[in-house]
Amino acid sequence: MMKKLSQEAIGAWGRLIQVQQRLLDKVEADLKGAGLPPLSWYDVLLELNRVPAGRLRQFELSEKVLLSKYNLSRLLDRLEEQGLIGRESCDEDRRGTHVSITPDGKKLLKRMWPIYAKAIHTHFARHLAPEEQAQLGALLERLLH
Amino acid sequence: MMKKLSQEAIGAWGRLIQVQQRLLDKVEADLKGAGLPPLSWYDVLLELNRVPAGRLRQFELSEKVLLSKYNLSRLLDRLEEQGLIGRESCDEDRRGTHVSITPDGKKLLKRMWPIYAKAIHTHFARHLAPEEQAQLGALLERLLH
DNA sequence: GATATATAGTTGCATGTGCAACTATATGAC
DNA sequence: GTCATATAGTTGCACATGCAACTATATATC
Repeated sequence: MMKKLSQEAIGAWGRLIQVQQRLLDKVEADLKGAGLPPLSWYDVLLELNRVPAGRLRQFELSEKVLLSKYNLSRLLDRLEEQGLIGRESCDEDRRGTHVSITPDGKKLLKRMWPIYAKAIHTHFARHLAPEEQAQLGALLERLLH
Repeated sequence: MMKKLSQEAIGAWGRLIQVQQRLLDKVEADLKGAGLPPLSWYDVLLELNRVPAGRLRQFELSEKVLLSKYNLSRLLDRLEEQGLIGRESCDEDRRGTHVSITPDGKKLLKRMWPIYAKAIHTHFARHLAPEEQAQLGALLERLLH
């Protein structure tokens, strides 16, 4: 039952936490600096935009963006208030809601991407060679099971 | 000036965000499940315990744990309230504060480690071979500049 | 088809976080 | 020395988040 952790494991774990925290802070700062909303808004809009129908059930969205249902519920309140998404009640399950992206939502997505992409480049991508990026991606993939 | 991002880069970035978020959620849940305080408490106590003097200036601590000064200020309020750290005013710079870990702080650190270590093992380390852990650690290291 | 249980989503309340303003001391220019 | 500016740390206020309780509907058991 005793789990022995190697130094490598502890080191890699620590760096994972630290690097991600640091990079995320920087990216969020870049977005804010450009007068844009936080990454969580982008994530939600992106997931909605990704699916052909342009809409998802709230609980599906919740899984994709790793947000608890109550948190998502309130994030959607804010997005709806800004006219970026719409909520329509769902016929096949009358407890549920369909969340759909609006034209304004798509516009915001397009407006955010260049800033976001540049931030990913400067804070992340440019520090790794292409094959290192692939390697990192593969390792992280393993950790998603 | 145009920054072209490869698919590898975007993929690796996305996974980095997602994996870290997911793992951190699980580890925090394990700690909470064992009736223990959040990881941020552990981080602060660990950094204090790491240095020989057992104490640090608040701004030094702030850099190490990646917390803004006001956030750290209030986190320290909570830790002090629980008797886990002490604050002493600083002679060489009278604006400043020395933060030191107390015996109770050290005890908590010891009590948290087994749970934390087990969480790191089950959610992270056991999914990677030792050389993969080393590889991941090295890649992440590069991203710290 | 009535009852129990599970799931979708929202909300009140307590807690945590970000921002800007504030106090107090230190440092640099003159 | 005096003044301007920078730094250490705290605090008020607004906003975001976690938790538990809640409403409403669906599903499963009998």
